[in-house]
Amino acid sequence: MLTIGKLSDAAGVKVPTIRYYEEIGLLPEAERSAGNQRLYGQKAQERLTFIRHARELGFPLDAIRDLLSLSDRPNQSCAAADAIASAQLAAVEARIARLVALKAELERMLVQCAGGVIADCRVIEVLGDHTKCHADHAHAGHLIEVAG
Amino acid sequence: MLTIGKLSDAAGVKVPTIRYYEEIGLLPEAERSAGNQRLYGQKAQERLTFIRHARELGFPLDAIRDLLSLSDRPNQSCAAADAIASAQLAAVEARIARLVALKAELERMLVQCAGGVIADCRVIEVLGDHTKCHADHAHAGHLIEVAG
DNA sequence: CTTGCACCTCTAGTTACTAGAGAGATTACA
DNA sequence: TGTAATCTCTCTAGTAACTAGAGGTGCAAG
Repeated sequence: MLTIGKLSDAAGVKVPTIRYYEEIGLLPEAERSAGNQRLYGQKAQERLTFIRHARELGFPLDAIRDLLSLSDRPNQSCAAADAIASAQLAAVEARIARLVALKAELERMLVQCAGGVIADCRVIEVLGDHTKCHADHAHAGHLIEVAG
Repeated sequence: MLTIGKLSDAAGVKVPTIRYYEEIGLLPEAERSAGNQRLYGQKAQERLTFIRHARELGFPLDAIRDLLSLSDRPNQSCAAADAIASAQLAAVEARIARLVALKAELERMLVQCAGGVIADCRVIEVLGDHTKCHADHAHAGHLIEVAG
């Protein structure tokens, strides 16, 4: 049986994060020692490793919750898991496209800002000038998250 | 003078977001009409457009705050703005690399998950199997944000 | 046996917003 | 001019996915 710190090292997930996962029900409530400390076995470690891998692949916790409940019923069709992963793939592709455009714009800004004074700085100008705006107003995005 | 809704349309930033930006000091406190409604002029619109573009390029609000304070003092060297943009470019490149690897992994999972049963599902298996773990434990990333 | 690290719970903070309630302001049309 | 529809106002609370800190207890090594 591992204490939370050992589990943390073994799975590569920080201690407070493990407690947080328990709190939101991603991990079951841990057994406790006589002194009220959490104790974990093999299964908990596997489940946590699963979660970490999925997080690293950018799956949101809700999707992970779904995947975990799927893996608890291994005789069903793979289709649901496939759908979750496909959705994730699409999201990742969209993010990549967005970031590549973004990179080009930043490079353009930097090339044109060659040691001048702020009044002439393209970094400031590109961001402020509406006529150089290529973005889609109507669908201006809100923020998403991604494993870094 | 624009009311907040017109400004929202003009700049492509939602009304509550504009109020939020005012609250956190990214936008100055707006003038008010006799009936206490916010009124905005050309300058506010430019500033908000600047903020939107910077957000779309992935700058966090803190960096935008810095950029704005730079653009408020236009006779200084461009170096600081350049540094912010450079840092941002490096971050973007790192995110792209990360996402491309991630995409490959997701595609691999999906190709191998061809309509079977969950017990054989690569999506589940890859996430759960530690031996297939390529990630760097020690530096397992926390989450960052990115304009979507 | 005591020192010191690991663990406990709890609250609050983070980022960048979004949603909703309940009330007042403005505008458009009849 | 009236009134209905649409803004706008403030305020609180919620979102994701944690992180940080306070104040207190357990446990293992020297």
